[in-house]
Amino acid sequence: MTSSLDPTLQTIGKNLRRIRVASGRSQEGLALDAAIDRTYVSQIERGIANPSILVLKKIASCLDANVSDLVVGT
Amino acid sequence: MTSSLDPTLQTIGKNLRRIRVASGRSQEGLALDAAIDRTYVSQIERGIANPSILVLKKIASCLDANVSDLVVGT
DNA sequence: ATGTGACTTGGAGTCCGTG
DNA sequence: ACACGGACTCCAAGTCACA
Repeated sequence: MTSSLDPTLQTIGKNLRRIRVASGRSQEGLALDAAIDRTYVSQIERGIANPSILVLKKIASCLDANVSDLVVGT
Repeated sequence: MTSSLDPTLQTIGKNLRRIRVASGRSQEGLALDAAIDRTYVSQIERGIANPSILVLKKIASCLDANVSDLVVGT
């Protein structure tokens, strides 16, 4: 509930983008590996989506990171 | 997808229960504070629910913990 | 005070496109 | 390669009765 513009989601989005770019990967490539939609990765990075832990876990795994790395600062 | 009996969800459930019991609180009391249903807390602790980060964040806040504490071991 | 199955519904997540 | 939107599908979210 109250999904849009939530500071927690914003922070996670920034964390994801930072880690993804640092690994030199595109949203599309990551989405393909994680078996999720490319537009959904975009939504998460922009902080307008409220993903489940399973989705977050899949993304973290494909980035050789863990979920804790994605939620730092929340 | 593949929600039931997922090892990630099981671990999070165990983490939650450990932290909650350590703070001497009941599922009901926690659910009341976090403004979520008592049975939903039960489902998360049993690892059969796949909660969103916003739900996880609310629970962590009420336990004076952060989301990272709930996802350790995943 | 907690586990559990069944239920409804809003939103998570997908798929098509565009600039 | 990414932001953004519309129109979907399907599961997370939230509730209930009962054990």
